Amino acid sequence: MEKKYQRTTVTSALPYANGPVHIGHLAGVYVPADIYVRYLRLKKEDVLFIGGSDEHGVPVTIRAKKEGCTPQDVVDRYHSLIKRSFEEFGISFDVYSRTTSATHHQFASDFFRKLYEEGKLEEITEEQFCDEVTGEFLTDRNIVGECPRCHAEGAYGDQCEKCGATLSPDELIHPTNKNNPGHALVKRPTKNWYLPLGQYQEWLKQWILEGHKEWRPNVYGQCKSWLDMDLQPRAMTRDLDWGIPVPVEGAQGKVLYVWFDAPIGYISNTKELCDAQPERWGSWQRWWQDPDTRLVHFIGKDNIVFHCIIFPVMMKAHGDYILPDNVPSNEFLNLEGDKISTSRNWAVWLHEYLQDFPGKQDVLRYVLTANAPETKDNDFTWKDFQARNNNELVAVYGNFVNRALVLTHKYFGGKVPACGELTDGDRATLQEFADVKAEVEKLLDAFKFRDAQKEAMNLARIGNKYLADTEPWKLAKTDLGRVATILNIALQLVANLAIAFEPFLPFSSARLRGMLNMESFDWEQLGRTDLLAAGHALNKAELLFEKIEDDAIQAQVEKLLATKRANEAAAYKAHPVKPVIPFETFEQVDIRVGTVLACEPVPKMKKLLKFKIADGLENRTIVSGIAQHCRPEELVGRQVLFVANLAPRQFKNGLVSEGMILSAADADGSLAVTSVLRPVKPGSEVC
RNA sequence: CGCGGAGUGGAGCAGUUGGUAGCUCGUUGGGCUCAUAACCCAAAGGUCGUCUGUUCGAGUCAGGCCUCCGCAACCA
Repeated sequence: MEKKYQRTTVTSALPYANGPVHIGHLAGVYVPADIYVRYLRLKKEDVLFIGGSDEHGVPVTIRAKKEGCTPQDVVDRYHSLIKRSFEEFGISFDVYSRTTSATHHQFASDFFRKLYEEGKLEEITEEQFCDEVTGEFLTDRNIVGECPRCHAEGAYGDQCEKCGATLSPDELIHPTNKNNPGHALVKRPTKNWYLPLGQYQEWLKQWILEGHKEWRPNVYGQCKSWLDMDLQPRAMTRDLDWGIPVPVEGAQGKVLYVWFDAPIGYISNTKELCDAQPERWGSWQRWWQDPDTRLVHFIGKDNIVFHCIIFPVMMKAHGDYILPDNVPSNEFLNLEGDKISTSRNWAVWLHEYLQDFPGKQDVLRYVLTANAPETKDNDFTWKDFQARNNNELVAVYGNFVNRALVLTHKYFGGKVPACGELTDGDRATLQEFADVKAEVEKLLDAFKFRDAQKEAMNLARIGNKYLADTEPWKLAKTDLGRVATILNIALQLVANLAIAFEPFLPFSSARLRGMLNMESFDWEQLGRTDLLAAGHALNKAELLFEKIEDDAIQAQVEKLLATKRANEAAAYKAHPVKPVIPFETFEQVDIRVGTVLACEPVPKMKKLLKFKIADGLENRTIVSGIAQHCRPEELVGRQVLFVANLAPRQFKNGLVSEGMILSAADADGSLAVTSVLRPVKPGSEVC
């Protein structure tokens, strides 16, 4: 955007206080956000960096129930853990608060109340499923039952994960409460308040599709796909007991939708900060309502719709707020080839990293930025972590700094030598690193953090090359004056490195500044060649980075392998037995043994196999969704169990299946076809 | 046939408005020895998922297909 703003409000997605923070969160949101705000601060711009815990929503209540404590206990525990690890990791929030704070409850209530009073919300009463025993209303996803299409158990109210069918809860056979299996469900009317997104559709199209073509392709593309269809009203309240009570008469037992209150948390956290230190921060309105303020949301790709569609509509409906100028969203980071998962404990947890690698915050920051999933999902591996530390931070950056300082101590007693006459080579080198500033700025302004960091690293490469080319250790015997000039230039480069890396590697820059005995620095000095005056005394040189040995990496890999084994062991728990049925009901199912005469894949249907089954009568065709679990040729000639009297079912391509082959579903979701222990006549009944 | 993103040398990634493919690491050979066996130079290695089209010319545009990731349920 061309507009010149006076200040910048930067938000980072509020981590959900239902578990610790892991490297995926860091790579996706917090590290890039932190680099950005440190950069702006270094440029002496007015910037506010907001974080906080998101503490409402259903998962917290489920976890509390499981652990036998209150939801408040759960969020208290994780809020403090998360807050502490962020601090130690150097994520430099100006405020890190929480959505259970009194300020936030009041603020979110007022926000909702204003929309309500001005008629910006639609009141809709609907019949919804409700647990007959506990009386709680259930979301689609918390209703499970038998899939009407593939008859798999455990299909969700919105989708069957076995056959992929899109469902509504009404279609499920024997629906029940996912969290209380066996409870019957009834439909009851319930009233909720909806945000009529459709009314803002044209405005959104104008604002995003016309006004923000510069947004990243993943963000712009997803917004476009939403705006190309008709936006439906979206419920902003829920029938739950954990959350902010809906501040309207007749709304007992209802709370604000967690995605309504969470983004408001950005604002209420600002208010909390500004109220506490008004002389430093001014009024909170300055940061959220002044058109001269630039708003930037750092998020992960799963949050795009909330930050680009719903939250902006909320702010537009309210009327007083500014809108985001950009929403840099990252893709996902995988871990050792598998996607990161809190529930499967497949993650590198920040608080554990800080324990296992004390003082190595910058290493993780560097690796996550170097491999940031800016345009597509990327993979984090410990081997790569080690390689980047040893081959880049240690060998290129740390080593150059060490070389320059050690040489200065050796030949000039630790005092910066005076710069003499420059050679063409010197001038070329100086020019090269003078150009780095503009380049890094350009990249950071465009949210290209990975490239920007690489550019900063180039300074160190320039330095190493410069020393190799000029060979001061040889000249020291013959021409100490020339060595003075070379080392002066090398030291100026080191000072530049400290500045250039400050946003990326703040801990290392602070240490480097200590070694250089520099009081302070700011971004404007970057590229200058007179940062250290002749005669200036340096402090003792220490290693900026240390090698990470194989055993440390091996320990982390072992830890993950142990997790994997534990997951596999714990993964399988037999499902609860279904309700008792009378013998007569069982008798109605005609299960028989059949011999597989032929078995072949179905074109274009990757899950299906077409069987020709000898059943002792006229033979039959059965289509079964097990193509991904067995090889067709291995089944031919084998005997299988099948349901003989199931209503025939027609597939979309015209195939008709006359029965169902019985398979056992294993813990990992794979299927094993059932058979008999000794051959029997085709058509034998199973009883 | 729901939607969005992605598929580039051994690995991880760049490739802006279409003009004989770059970076980091790894590999091989050489140089240097100030430096945390680090640093510097050089070389090898890719028909840019696939097919078809537009064009004088496509990794870059259009269309079909294949594969991976994500999508208003809680997770960047």
